[in-house]
Order: sequence, then structure tokens, then C-alpha cells
Amino acid sequence: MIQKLLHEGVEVETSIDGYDAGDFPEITAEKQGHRHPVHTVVVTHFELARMIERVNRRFASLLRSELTKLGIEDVGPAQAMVLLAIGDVELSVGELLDRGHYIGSNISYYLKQLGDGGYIDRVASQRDKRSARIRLTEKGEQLCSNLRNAGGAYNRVLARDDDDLRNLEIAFQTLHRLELVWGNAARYGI
Amino acid sequence: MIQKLLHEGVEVETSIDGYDAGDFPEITAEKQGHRHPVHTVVVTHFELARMIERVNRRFASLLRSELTKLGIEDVGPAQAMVLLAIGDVELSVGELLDRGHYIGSNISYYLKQLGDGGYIDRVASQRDKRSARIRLTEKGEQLCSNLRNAGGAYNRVLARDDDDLRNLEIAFQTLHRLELVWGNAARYGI
DNA sequence: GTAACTTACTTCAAATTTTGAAGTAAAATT
DNA sequence: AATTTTACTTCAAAATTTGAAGTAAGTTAC
Repeated sequence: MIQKLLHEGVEVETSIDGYDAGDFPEITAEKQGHRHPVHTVVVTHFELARMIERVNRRFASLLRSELTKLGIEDVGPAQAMVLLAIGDVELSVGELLDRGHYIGSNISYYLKQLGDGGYIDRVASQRDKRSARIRLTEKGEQLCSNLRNAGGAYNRVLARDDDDLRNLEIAFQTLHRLELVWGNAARYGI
Repeated sequence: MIQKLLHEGVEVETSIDGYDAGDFPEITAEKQGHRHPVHTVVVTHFELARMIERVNRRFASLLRSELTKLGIEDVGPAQAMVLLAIGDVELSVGELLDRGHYIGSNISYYLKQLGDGGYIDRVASQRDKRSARIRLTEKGEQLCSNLRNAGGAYNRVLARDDDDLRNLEIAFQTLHRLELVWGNAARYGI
């Protein structure tokens, strides 16, 4: 609707990697000297959003099964994501909120569970006693490290060569752009 | 961990688009004739997953606010995504499941709400009476169309030129690859 | 110095979303 | 005709997210 056929001599690929054309409302092709897109599918806003939703679901269930394999019962995928977001630095709740765009009460809730499970330590900051400083405990680091370990196999499958790496990076940066655009829109209205 | 420095003469960019290097555990740079990545940040599995989680959250809240603007109270973002997934074709619940990798009982639940709200019609298939055929009602199409309309502004911001389009497409296809890899892994184990 | 305001979080209760076990009925298979 | 499989639905419970209200520490303006 927004982008119309940009070039003459349009060719339509009927199938891309398992998806049939029905999944893409708008398809157009371009023939330029570019290496990357042989065909250009014009991807809309909502298609990306739906894809992201699906992929997110997939990942959550994968993470759940990794956790099960590790025999961990008191940490769900959402909490595991919080642990991974904390990583190996010490930070405040506020910084953690920024990292994941969580809602405050939500993080509080997760941190409570993770604290109870012994995965994180919380120390009141010296300078500002309102601010709780968070860090992983030994146990928390162990879990993250196990998860990262298990994740290594996926990294190897996903990043087979330079081309893959490039695409992963473009995907990452494009998602970051989506994040900014959608986030600003929500705050300031487009 | 997986990808080590691939080339000599490594240069590290300390900041990318608002993110500081601390967000990326592994950074390496390459100097090749490629146009796209001046620097290559090696993006891992989990970083992509965290990004996807964040972006998903952003989008959901944006969608929620669009729905509020439209004065719609009986459809949440999740249900709206189902409506958008249905689109303008008539399909069975099974096909819808595939489209979003939903869990059966989940879709059933949403479809019930959407049916009650008058957004979809369900007709038992003639050939196979187990299979319910789903399609949007006038009201459902209206809502989707309003949403797509509102979405147009985002498409214009996101896809400013050919380069943007290419990146959006690469992001889309890369996400699809993630979907497949993570999905297969969940079923068959890496 | 103290009253008012802001910041940084926590708590709780409710809403939403997801999950899984069990059920139903039609179709396919044996 | 009996059995199994498919295509869904229902229900109850669990997980996650949200928002309103609260607390306590810090800041600012008299």
C-alpha cells in the first residue's frame, strides 16, 4: 500500500524459504547489482511485528525447555531473560528497566523471585539508599553461563559465515530502529 | 565465544546508535569492500532474543494505544494480532495456528472472544465438519483496515528509501531463519 | 530547617495471556 | 464395527503484565 512497484520488469518469487506468496501482501522484485536481495519483498510494519511475535514465542519455549533440561524449576523464561539482561555487571533497578523496557512493578516482581531463589543479590547503594544495586550471585552466574553454553550451538548454526554475521547484524540494528520508532511513537505520537 | 577476531588490524567501534559497547559482549571489526557494515558487531543468540523481546513489548503497547485511540475496548493487542493474522482470507483454525505458532487452546480462546465481539465468523466446513472456517466480519475487516491505516505512518518512517527496504527485508528473513532454527531445535533438539 | 516535590523503587490486586490436561465429535484406518 | 487420528473446544491453573497506591530517601524552595 505504501510502497508500489518500484521498477519495470517486475518478477515475483512465489516462495521464500518455506513461506508462500500468500503470506506477503506486497511483492516486488528488483534487478540491481546488489548481492543481497535477489528479490525484494516489501515488508510492512505488521508483518515484521507478527514475525517478531512468533519468533519471540519460539524463543521463550526454547528457553523454557533449556531450563527444564538444566533441572531448574524456580526460574521461568521471563526471569531467565532478566538474569541474562543483568549479565556480569552490577546495576540498579532503573538501569535494568531501561535495558528491557520493562515496567517497574514487573521487574520488582521478578527480582523478588530471583532473590528468593538465590540467583541475585541486592545491596542498597551507599550514595543513594533508595537505589538497590543488583548483581548475580554465584548461582545466578552459573545459570547464565549454562544457558550461554547451551546457546553456543545455536550461534554456530545461525552464524555459519560472514554473510550470516552481516545479516544478523543488520537484523539486530533494524530491530533496534523499530524499537526506537515504536517507542517514540508511543511516547510522542509518531 | 564462538566467533573470534577474524581479521588482523581490528578496530572497535565503541558506540552504535545509542548503545554502548557494554551491551555487546563480543565486538570485532572487519574491513572489506562491503557497503553495509562498516563495523561488524558479532551478535549472539541471546542478544537477538533480548532485542526481540523488547521490540515485541514496544509493539504490543503501541498496538494497545492504537486500539484505545480507536475507542475499542473488547480487543487487546493479542487478539488484534490474531485478526491481522487472519487477514482477508478464510482459513481453518489449524492454518491460523501455523501462522502464528500459537497453542491450540490459546487460539480457541481468542477466537471465542473475537466471535463474541462480532469480529469474526465461524462456519463449519462442508467437507470436514470438524474443521471450523474462520473469516473476518465487516466489523473485523474495518478494525484491521483502521489499524493498517494507522500503521501506514510507521511504514513511511521505517522505509524511507531502498536501503531501508533492503534492511527491513534482511531483518525479516533473518527472523524467519531464527524462527526455523529455534523451532526445529525445540522439536528435534538442535 | 522544614514543607512540598521528585525519584527509586515495592506491594498488592486485578487483568491479560499462556499453558496443559481432558473432552467431544467427525474423519480415517484397520 | 472398532480403533485411531485429527481438529478443535473447554476448563482450570499458572505465568506474566499492568496500574494504582504506598514507602522511604533525596532535592528544592522557601
